[in-house]
Amino acid sequence: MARPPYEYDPYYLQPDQDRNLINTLFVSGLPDDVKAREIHNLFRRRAGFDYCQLKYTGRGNQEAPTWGIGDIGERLPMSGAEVVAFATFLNHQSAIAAMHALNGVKFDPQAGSVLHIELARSNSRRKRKPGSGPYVVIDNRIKASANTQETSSDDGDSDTEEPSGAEDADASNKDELKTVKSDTVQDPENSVPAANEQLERTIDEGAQACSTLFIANLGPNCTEYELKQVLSKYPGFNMLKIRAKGGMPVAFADFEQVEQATKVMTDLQSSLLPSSDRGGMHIEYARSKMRKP
DNA sequence: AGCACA
Repeated sequence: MARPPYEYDPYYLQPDQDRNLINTLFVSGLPDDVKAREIHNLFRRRAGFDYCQLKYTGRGNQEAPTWGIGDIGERLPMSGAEVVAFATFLNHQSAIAAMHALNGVKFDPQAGSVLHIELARSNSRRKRKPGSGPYVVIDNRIKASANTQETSSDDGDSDTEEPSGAEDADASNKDELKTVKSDTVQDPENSVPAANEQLERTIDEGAQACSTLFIANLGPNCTEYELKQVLSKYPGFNMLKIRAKGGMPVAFADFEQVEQATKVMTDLQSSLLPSSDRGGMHIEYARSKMRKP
C-alpha cells in the first residue's frame, strides 16, 4: 500500500505548478474616484488573495468607452481616465473562486457601478520588497490632468509590472509617464470611514464572517471522517456535520473563533480531498453559526 | 450554485 505520504495531508494554498495558469483578475467597472484601499478591501477577505494594484490608464475622455452600459442596462460613469484594477491570488483556483464571488456585484450603490471581473491576460509580477504595501497604484494618466490623491513620494521602484488587461486597453501609451507608488501600509480596518461601511455591506452581503464554515463541491464519496482529518489540524476546530442535500454532500464546520474559521477557509479554499471528483472544495462562511449541541 | 442542526 505505497501511496504518497502527502496524499492525505491538507492541501495548502500553494503556487500553481503550471506558471501559465492565470492567477490575476482584471477588474473594471470601477468608479473613477475609487481608492486603492477600496480595491484591497474588496478582495482582502477572499481566500488565497495576495495583493492588488489599481491602475489609471492614460486614455481618457475622447476614446470610446470599452463599456458604457452595465450588465443590467445601467449607465456606468465614464469620465476622465479609466481606472482598472488587478487582483493577484496565490493560485488559479482561488482567483477563479473570487471572480465568481465578486463579478457583477454592485461596487458603488450610489453611482450604480457594477464590477466586471475576468481573468487577466497575464499574471502580475511584483518584486517582493520588504515594506511594500498590500496594494499598489499605477498612474498612467497624462500629467496635466489634475492629480487627485495618492500623491506619496515615488520611491523609484520601476520593477512593478502590470499585467495586461483582458481588453488590451493600454497597449498605446507604454512607458510614458509611468509612476508606481507603494502606499504606506496603514491598517485599513481602522482607517475606513463611513463611506466604506456601505461598500463592505454591499460586497459582503451573504458572506458575513461567521465561525461556522459552509463547505461545498465535495465528491459524492466524501466522508465526515476524511474531512475531519483535515479540519482537526486547525486550532479552534469544534465539530463537523455532513449533510447530503439532494445528492451531493455539503458540510458545516464549526470553529471557536471567526478568525480561526477564516484561516481554514483561506488555507483550504479550492483544495482537493482524496474523494474529490469535481475540483476543489468551495468554502464560504455559513449563513448562521452552528447551533450548540 | 448548493446553507442544516433545533
